[in-house]
Amino acid sequence: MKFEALTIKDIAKALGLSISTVSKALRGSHEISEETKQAVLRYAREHNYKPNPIAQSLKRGQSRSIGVIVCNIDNNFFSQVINGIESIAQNRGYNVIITQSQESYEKEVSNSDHLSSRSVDGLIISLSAETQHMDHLVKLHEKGLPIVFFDRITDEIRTHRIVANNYKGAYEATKHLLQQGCRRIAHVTSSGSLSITRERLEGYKQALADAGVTADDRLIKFCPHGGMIREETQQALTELLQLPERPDAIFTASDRLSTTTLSLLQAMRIPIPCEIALVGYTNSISAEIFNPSLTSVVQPALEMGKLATEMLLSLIESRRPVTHFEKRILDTELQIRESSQKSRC
Amino acid sequence: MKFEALTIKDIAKALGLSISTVSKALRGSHEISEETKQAVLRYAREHNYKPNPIAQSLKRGQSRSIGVIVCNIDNNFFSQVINGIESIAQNRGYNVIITQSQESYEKEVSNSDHLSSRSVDGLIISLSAETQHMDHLVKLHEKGLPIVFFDRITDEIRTHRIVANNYKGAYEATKHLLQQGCRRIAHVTSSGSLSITRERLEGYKQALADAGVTADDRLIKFCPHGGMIREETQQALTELLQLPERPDAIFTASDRLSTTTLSLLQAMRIPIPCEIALVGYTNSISAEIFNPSLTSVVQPALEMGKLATEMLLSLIESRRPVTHFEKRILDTELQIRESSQKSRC
DNA sequence: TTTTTTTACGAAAACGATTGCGGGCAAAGA
DNA sequence: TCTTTGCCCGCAATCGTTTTCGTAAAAAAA
Repeated sequence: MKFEALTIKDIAKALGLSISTVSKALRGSHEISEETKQAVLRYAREHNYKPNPIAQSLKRGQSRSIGVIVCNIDNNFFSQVINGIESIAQNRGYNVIITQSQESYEKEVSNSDHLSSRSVDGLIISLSAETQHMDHLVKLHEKGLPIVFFDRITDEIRTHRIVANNYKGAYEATKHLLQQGCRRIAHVTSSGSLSITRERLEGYKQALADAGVTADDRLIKFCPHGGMIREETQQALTELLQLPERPDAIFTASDRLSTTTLSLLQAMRIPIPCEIALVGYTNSISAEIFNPSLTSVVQPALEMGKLATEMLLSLIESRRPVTHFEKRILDTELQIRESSQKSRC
Repeated sequence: MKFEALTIKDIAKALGLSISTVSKALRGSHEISEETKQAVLRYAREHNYKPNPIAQSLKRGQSRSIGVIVCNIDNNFFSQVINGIESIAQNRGYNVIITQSQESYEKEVSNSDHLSSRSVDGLIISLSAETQHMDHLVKLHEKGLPIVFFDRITDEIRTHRIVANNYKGAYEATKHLLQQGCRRIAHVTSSGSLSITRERLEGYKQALADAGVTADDRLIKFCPHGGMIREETQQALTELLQLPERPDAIFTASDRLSTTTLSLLQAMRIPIPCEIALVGYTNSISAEIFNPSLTSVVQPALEMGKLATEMLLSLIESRRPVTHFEKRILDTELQIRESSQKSRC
């Protein structure tokens, strides 16, 4: 089953012109008389001619599509980023091909391979939690594929990067908890190999240090799968609660970790914030109706997606090799809600 | 900036063969001697040859990509469906191009036009809330573009459709509320033009009828934008609460409506479920940590995405025109939580 | 009128892959 | 020795566009 569409050749035949004349007329070439142009344009309009994008791609050597690799679409942060990507790409005439790594290194490799062989013109990627080395991306980048990183970035590849200010976001979240009187603040975070994990950890530690609170490594728990596996988070929490001195607050470093932690604490019937205060990174639009409503570090996801796309398109459409790369750092917002307000206890 | 990939021509030159021989060898044609085949295959493997999919598309007249139109990716139901679509498409070698209608008819038309201008082999779509007529889709369908509908479907186009059992889902939700002792059950739903709205309304009404409760039209509120506009829902709730006899329960018919309603009721400090019980359609993974945890009608979103994709691919890959179309109806699940349990009041 | 310049268009070669068909060549049969 | 039969392989057309280059005719300059 296929459907035959009008081609440039049909127009040529219908109007008694040559293929090249029609092509030029459609593209408004000055070589074609105004008269002929109008005739062609009119015919094309009336018969709803649409150039075959595949033929154009082949000819031009580019596909006008960009690939996206995120760990999981079913997550408000990433779906909002994609929203941003889509909005820019759409009105610049690019298609967006989305793939998910599900936090798996293997899937990330196969997705990037697949996308590049499907000849996308560029790639926007946020690394998977498992990813330790970048060979697969380095290879593509060296071949000339434009890449833009966001959120979980690397500095092994010289290109544009766009991130939220993870350090500051974590610093403020931790500081907020300290201001609430918390002193044993646990940090539940993703894989230690991720840039976001390191930066947020830094911010957390610095806030503690600035408040004269000594950090306790037992209060820091890594979840290598970033909360995709509930048991992993469960295990982390159990360990935290079995410490001789229980934490009086938890700061979770990702969307999934935050909701899972909240859910687990609820299941364990631990009063939030009275026994344990909670602040989490999340872009969930429902954070305010959580029980309790969740104090959140919110990332400008839409904006990040838009920026990443603009940067990628500037790379793709640049005539000369780009040598100057930017790292854009956007501010997060701390939305204070019930889950952290010890004062109400 | 582009990167040159190895072509069939390069292989031919390197091995002193003709282009056609190489092509045939790669495709395992019987016309080519075993010896030559091995040589070509080995060279291709060693130099990581990947056929240019664009050239193949042009030749074959298909792109091996499918288009998806949903109203909004930033919504657990749709992101889960997409998850399903992606998983099937991926391992059948198809790319997925996702677009969002944002519940706008205009955007839906432009998206479908854009996708269909021969860049996709088929379309999976859930109609926007604004969509009243199908001309844009009928046109494409008549031209031969395979289309599969899911969730918000139409019967103006003869093709495969896949939906949850909306009637039954709504019936059970309403019945559950009735069993909790509720008698004035309001129904807050989307645009009346959507199939899901009509079916869920039916189920709701029938459950009332079966319980001998007379329906009250004042208790039924339509939100033409499906909750995308908070004020719309706000307005509906305000009207409900100003009725001489207030509702003692609300049944919301979509993801966004459910969370918005919960949020608004909270803001108005109306105790749930004691004053008003709440049951909502939602696929939010966080429904259990809402305040109160939300009794939900959950749709098999992942499954729906998978099925829709399998059906679409069968249409695309069918050799002869398909004349028999299916409407698959999947069961929903009622997850009972606090928001509806009057017994605990 | 002759020569030069414009104008307006067409022929053809790409882009990378697929495929029907024709033909060279060796082995086998006459 | 000459013809026949396969086996392998290359030629060339094709998918729909874009683009370079060549060239007739018309217009301008001589």
